[in-house]
Amino acid sequence: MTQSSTTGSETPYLREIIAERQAKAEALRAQGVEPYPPRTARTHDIAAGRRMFEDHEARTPDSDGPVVTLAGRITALRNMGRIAFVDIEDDSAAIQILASERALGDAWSLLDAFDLGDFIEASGPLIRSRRGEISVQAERLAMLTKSLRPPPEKYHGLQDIETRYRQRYLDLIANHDAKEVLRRRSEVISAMRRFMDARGFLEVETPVLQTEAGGAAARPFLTHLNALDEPRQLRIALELHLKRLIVGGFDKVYEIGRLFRNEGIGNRWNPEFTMMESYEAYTDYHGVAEMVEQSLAYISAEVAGSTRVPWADGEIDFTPPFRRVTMVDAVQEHVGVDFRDYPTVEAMEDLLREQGIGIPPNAGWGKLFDELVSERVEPNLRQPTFLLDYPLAISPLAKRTEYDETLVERFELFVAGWELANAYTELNDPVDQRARFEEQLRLKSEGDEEAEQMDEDFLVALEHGMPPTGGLGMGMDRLAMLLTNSQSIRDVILFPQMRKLSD
RNA sequence: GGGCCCUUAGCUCAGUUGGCCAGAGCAGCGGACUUUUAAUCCGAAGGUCCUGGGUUCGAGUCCCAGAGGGCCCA
Repeated sequence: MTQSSTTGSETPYLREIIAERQAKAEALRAQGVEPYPPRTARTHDIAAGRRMFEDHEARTPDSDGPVVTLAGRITALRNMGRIAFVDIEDDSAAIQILASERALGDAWSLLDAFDLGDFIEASGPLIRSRRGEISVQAERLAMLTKSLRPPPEKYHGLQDIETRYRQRYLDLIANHDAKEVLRRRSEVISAMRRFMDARGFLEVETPVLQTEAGGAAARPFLTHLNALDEPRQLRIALELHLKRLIVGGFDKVYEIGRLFRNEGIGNRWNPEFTMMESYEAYTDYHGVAEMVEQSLAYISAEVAGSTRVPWADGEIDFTPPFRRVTMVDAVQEHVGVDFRDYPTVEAMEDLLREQGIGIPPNAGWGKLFDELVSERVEPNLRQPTFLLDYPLAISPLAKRTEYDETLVERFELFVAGWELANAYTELNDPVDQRARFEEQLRLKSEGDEEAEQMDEDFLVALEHGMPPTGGLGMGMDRLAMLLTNSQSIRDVILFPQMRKLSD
């Protein structure tokens, strides 16, 4: 029962600290006090307690407030011999406990068992201390949870970036800014859900485990389904299943889901990330663009209080309408050519060389074009900008434009120089879709590992008829970054992927 | 994948051209203290200097390799 909780990797000094805390817990048990009781007598959260006292004080100043029982984690302890001040906090607020030997009597000795990080509760009237601090004048104290390990330093917090990610709970305890960023990330997701619901979209859930992960250009994670003894892949997009639902007659569907792409890790990339995809029948990419503007204005106002949000040294303005520019015009503006004059791999390679852009090995035309745009166009798009009408070659799931059969009705929304959203007028001609998949297969056979896979089941669905549809994908992690002024995706993901520690 | 940088006590950080036994603050431990809020004061502790080699009379410091992390680039 009294077995040590240490794992053996601690230094002797840390083991000593843990042993001291365990000894305090045992001392309580010896006095018949349970250091891990199952319940608390808490009457209010701390914020509610503070509000109650402020209301009381406004009505009847200079008198004790109501008697409450508040609970929380000890963040500071100032013991003056016969009187002590204990700061506690819960998720709502912090408050000071004023503990005196006179008011507590025998229970005063309980303070000897208290350490920073413990959860305790205190009962008594709410008062203002001599220095004006709202406090609980403790008439009763109780241990709720004895903590065995010392918390991070109280003034500087937890600075070590690796520890902040690996032991996020310590980051949350020590750094209130980090906690607020992650709370706001949740609010972003929640606001997006409210927006879509209010617009009449049905939230659905589609499979994470898929026989052939499709709907995007990315390398999948591989796994195995034992019950069927078949390989499975983790999804890289939501697209193909959501479109099946449009075929099935759900006219407005969306999913906020985790995607998995077996690719790089970096400031803007985590191998698992959260995407919102929506599909709406009887609209097109112009209708989707309007919805994107409205959603971003709504979400930024909800979570950041304004459609103008601080970003790096400046700000981003999500006030609609956003700038719209066609890909043809954008390349003309920033590169000075009409990219349609460079339809072959050779011509595009020459253009990249002229531009002084490195040529990736055995890249197809699409990859080369993407390189050009990434280098010369995207970094210039700081304020929200819809880039419209992409080359068909890099858009196998989007419908052709009526004015140029080499272009498709597609936009990507760029903010702060990065892609935030991607949308199409969805390709619903099953014959054209089959031809596009066949072209992808050809690219795959030439060594393009990110080429789309043929999805016969999806083609059968399309052959049953999908109405004209506008589809959207929006990166929720990147949106959370923009709305919290976070330069790293790891700051908006609770538990980012890290290399396993070997010891 | 390439380049640069970081790793010292539970936490936050110093540590000189390579030179006694590696320091401080917070936390912890012992003591004082009845209104503090980064409480204060006194005292005693606490180290795999990321790991492994090497150079040297002598390495936290210099060299090589490795681990983990960060930033930039592809």
